Amino acid sequence: MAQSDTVTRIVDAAAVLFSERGFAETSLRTITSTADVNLAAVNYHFGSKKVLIQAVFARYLTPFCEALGQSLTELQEQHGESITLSQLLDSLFHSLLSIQASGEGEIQRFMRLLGLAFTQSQAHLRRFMMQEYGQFYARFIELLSIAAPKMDPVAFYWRLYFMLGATVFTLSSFESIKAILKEDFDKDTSLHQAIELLIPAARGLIAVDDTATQG
Amino acid sequence: MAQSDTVTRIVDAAAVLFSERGFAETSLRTITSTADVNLAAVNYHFGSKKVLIQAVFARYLTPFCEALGQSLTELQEQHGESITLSQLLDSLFHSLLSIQASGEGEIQRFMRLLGLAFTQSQAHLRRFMMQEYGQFYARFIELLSIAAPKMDPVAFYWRLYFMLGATVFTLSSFESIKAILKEDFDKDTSLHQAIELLIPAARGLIAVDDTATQG
DNA sequence: GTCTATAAACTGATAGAC
DNA sequence: GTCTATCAGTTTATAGAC
Repeated sequence: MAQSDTVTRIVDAAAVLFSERGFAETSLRTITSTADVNLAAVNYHFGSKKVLIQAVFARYLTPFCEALGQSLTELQEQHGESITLSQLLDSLFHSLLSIQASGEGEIQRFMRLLGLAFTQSQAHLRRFMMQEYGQFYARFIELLSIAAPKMDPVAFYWRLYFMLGATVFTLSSFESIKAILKEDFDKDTSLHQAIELLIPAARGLIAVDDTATQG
Repeated sequence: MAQSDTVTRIVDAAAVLFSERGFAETSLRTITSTADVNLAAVNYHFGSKKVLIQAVFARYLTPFCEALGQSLTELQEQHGESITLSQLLDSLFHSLLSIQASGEGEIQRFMRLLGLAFTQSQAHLRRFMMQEYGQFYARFIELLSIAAPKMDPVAFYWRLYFMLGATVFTLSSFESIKAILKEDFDKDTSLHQAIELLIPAARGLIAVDDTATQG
């Protein structure tokens, strides 16, 4: 078995298992036996469990940030400074869809992992992500703040986090929510449909009129 | 040391530690040494770690559901069937505030625990919550579906989950977000302010016009 | 580069003295 | 009701043969 094959098998298995159970709940034994490699292979190829966790995130974040960066560059070339909120949200969520190319359920896995990165205590992971991908984050935020309606920067930031929470939570629980809706209404929702519902909801969140007194 | 004191100390310590580290990452040894009780006390008073986890959730969910139930009853007595969306969301988030009576940061802790209940694999916990508190959930959803604009039930349910995600994610990360805003804009946000921003955002999410083509 | 074997530490849970 | 002591099982990580 070539090295690259073993490394790929480990990262693939770890991505599935981490997203399903969390980091601490997934043992190296479970990962290596699922990947059908030897127990010692993780420490040989990655050095530690922490570095393996970072490698799993890099597998998703690198293609996502590349797709988003390219999409933003195209928007800037075509529209200069006058990029709309909808265009930015379309870029964001379509870049997310580009991840799915590598297989079924990859977006949900990525969102579950992203949620875990916030909720589980993995300081090394947040440090790693900000160091490696912080520039993409900063670039998107700046374009969004230009496109959004003028508002208090504090309110803007809170709405940004409301959007992040709605996205991460619902896409990571996609299978559960889909199953509930299937049982209660006998209707299927595709991931594409969920994202199409999410885009206007996200726009409504960022651009909501908070002076309205409607029911 | 009286029994009730020991039980209280264990639940208090467990709530803090679980919310900060997760369930699997928190050992009974850490809990009992933090609570300054004997290691065997958890298994003596609760029987197992699983039952302790359920007891932690009951401490938050019981007062919250009692406050929400009372608030909904008052709304129904005053307005009958014509309760507005804003009134329901006010009831929901003000019932959440009633938890804070027991101490600083209790809402964030509760939200973190709720997020963990969804993301970590604790099937027994979701079973426990639906069995003990499912009636309150069903009651609120029904009133909300009456108050919300007429829409496809599938879209309604998805928006409900967008709202849950925005709430759980932002309130559980409240201290982090607050710290970022303090550093970037030198502005403080109180929990009350965050919830006041969240209420119109939630209303906008549920009642967003998805036919709009605005930027 | 892969394997077996095992070290060293930690986990939840329990038995039995007080 | 609280304590000490300990069991049986699991964990990450490593040493050394092949």
